[in-house]
Amino acid sequence: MNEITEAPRKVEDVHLGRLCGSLGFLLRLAQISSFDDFFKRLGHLGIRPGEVSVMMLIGENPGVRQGVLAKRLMIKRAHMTKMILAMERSGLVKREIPDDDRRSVALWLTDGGRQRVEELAAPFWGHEGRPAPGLTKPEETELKRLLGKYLGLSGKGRSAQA
Amino acid sequence: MNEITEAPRKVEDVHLGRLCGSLGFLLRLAQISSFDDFFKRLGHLGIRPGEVSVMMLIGENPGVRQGVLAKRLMIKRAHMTKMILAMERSGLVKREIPDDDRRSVALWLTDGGRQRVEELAAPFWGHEGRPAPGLTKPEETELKRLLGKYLGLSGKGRSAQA
DNA sequence: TATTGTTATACTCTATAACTATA
DNA sequence: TATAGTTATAGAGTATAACAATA
Repeated sequence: MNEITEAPRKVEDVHLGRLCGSLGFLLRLAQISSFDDFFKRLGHLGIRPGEVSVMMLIGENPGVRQGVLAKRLMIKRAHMTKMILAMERSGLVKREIPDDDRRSVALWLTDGGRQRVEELAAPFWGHEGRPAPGLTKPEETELKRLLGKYLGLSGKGRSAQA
Repeated sequence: MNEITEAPRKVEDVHLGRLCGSLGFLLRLAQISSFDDFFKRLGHLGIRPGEVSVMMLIGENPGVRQGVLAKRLMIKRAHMTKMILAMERSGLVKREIPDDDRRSVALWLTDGGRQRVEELAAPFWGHEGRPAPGLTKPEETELKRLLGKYLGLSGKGRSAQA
């Protein structure tokens, strides 16, 4: 009755149908795949992608306010508070209430934080520098360009061909 | 001492530095952005991206085994179990122990499940059909093609130019 | 009144391992 | 032994709302 013999037995045989034309679906799988890669290569260092990006952005934008950082990284304010407090406790980040707006919190890397970013930079960019699986170098560059454009980042930062 | 006047006040002024050349960083932001879009447009229907993809893939692959589906969607087996049991309780999915391997579970949509997928298809593909923000149509097609290639999906499914 | 950060709660997803029943 | 699914637990991430201090 149920033609179970038709069912795919291997992952590669699963039909994706129209789903493989869904940008959201592709982005989700690509992101998981990329994070798996990240943890395979850098997991032993005890770092998380989110933490790395927060530290790097504070280093790149000394005195940035917590809320601005949260918006840029699309992290909820409540969650950002916890991350920053944890980093302050670990001596990586310094929080300062600026006089011109005493509701806000300005963020700085401590010496220890700067050192940590230094330590992470080599393995992180070594990981990022490897060719993305399945893509040629020009394809990878184009993929980054398109993602940046999709995100409205064009022209910000330092360019994507790192 | 702290040149706080240099600090960015607006999200657009935050320097991303080398980070905007990181594929993992770009994928993470793009995925969040895409899911925000999804929830803004389809949140009122009470659906989740993960559930939609599971239901659609069972519909596309009747009798698919639970573990195969989990691997294809990069969802952990333990989590897939919970999702499938919840869907069975909601009458959307039927579980069947196949005779040729009584350890495994084969999955089928119920009539209710098929109906649900039908109902979701219109708003879902209507959402996906809209132009991706910031990209021209050819750019969007190319972005999907590159993501599919990165994921090793080329040739699977029905093609990406939906 | 509105905004910034904080706190608290709940829920989703993930990571892990132990367990069962089958192979 | 190894595998498929289940169960349980802990943790990270997210969503939400309420709150205090400040604008």
